[in-house]
Amino acid sequence: MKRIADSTVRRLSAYLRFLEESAEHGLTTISSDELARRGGTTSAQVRKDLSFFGSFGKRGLGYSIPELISSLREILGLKREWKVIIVGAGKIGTALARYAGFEQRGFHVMAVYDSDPLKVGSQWEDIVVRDAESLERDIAHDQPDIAVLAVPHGAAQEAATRLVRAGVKAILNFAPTQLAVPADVVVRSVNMAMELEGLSYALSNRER
Amino acid sequence: MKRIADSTVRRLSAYLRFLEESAEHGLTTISSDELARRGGTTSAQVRKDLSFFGSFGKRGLGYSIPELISSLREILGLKREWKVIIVGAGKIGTALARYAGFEQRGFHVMAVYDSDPLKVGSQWEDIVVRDAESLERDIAHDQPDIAVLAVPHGAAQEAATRLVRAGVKAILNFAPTQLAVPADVVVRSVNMAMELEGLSYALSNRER
DNA sequence: GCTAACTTGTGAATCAATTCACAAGCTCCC
DNA sequence: GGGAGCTTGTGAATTGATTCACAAGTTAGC
Repeated sequence: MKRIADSTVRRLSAYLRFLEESAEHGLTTISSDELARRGGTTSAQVRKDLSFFGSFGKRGLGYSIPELISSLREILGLKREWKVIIVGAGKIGTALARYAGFEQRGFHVMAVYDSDPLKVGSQWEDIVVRDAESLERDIAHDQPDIAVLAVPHGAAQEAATRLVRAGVKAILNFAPTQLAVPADVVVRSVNMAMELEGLSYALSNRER
Repeated sequence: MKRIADSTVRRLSAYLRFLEESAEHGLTTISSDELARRGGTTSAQVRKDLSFFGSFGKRGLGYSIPELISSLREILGLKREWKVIIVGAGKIGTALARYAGFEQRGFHVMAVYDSDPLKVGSQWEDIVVRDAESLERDIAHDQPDIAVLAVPHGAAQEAATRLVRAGVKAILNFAPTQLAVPADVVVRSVNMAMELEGLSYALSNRER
């Protein structure tokens, strides 16, 4: 299959979000135009994005919302549960571990790791903080699909290297660090500093 | 000035991060090639990115690290302090309020808001949770530059509308919601669901 | 002062993403 | 069954981003 751009995948995700909302409101069909309006794009873009994967609509009518939801979930790989571990039980790691959105969307948080002995053993709901020492052993056993990296900058590359060596193929990185990983490992980064600086740039250079 | 792509601004931000680190290690000059290697891009890209704003290097030698840091901070609008408010004192809002990275990088968190009476009045360090009721009044008085939106999906659009009406021109949105705002307001979104689904897609479609 | 070794800055070329524009298909109504 | 009114799916055109490739500076050594 042709390589799909990252921006396309992000939009599919946005469409899915809006479709699910529409379904809750009881709607059953939708046009590319309506989908575009709410996704902040154009109808041609919506149709092109979907056309990479097949043809899901009916000319003259639009898309069946339940069918399109199902197709998008299939495309995005959301028809299965993904096992997630969180590395780092600091402010961000803790907030993420308690964040309901993960489980809701089929991402099961199996464990949280930290190397600070004071944090190891503490617990919220049914998730216990495990000792980072046992990361390799646990990964071999639990086979998590995705690791969320929420450690400080100084510890990020080493933690990533350990995760990769232990067999993790996908990392969601919250550290403000450009990670070096092999080509078969996929990394997505959420970098607060970068987002804030993007806003700073925009505010500084707006036309007046 | 020519419009600069978002991706370019993100890279400038990444260069700045790496330059600061290099400066801490006592280095004084760097080549576009080295900068590219650590930023995950190419030397031509680095030079092109910088060329939009001027010419900062010396042929044959590379870039002076302190000078380039200064220039990038100037370009990104980081030579001043930005006033930030956080809206929503849930898990994410709270974690953000306590996150040291803001202040470190010149983003001063003035206040946190929530509409839950149980949360209003609580305090960490020197930040108190204020009642969301007083948002408009406070904004008129404090003139924050950036609002971080950390409320649930259902409350996001309404909160954004209030912020915009009160005069906020930049929003960092953590809600899984596509916000509708006027053209003169800049929004950056951090959407966990989207990132996770991006990883899910990549894992599902890797070549084997 | 001259040569060798580097490295920048930038037009030109390539590659990628988005938008245009329209034929083709579907539904409804008469 | 036929026409009007929509809306998709998709090549072609356009716009935008990245990479190439090289002239023009700079430094260091002799």
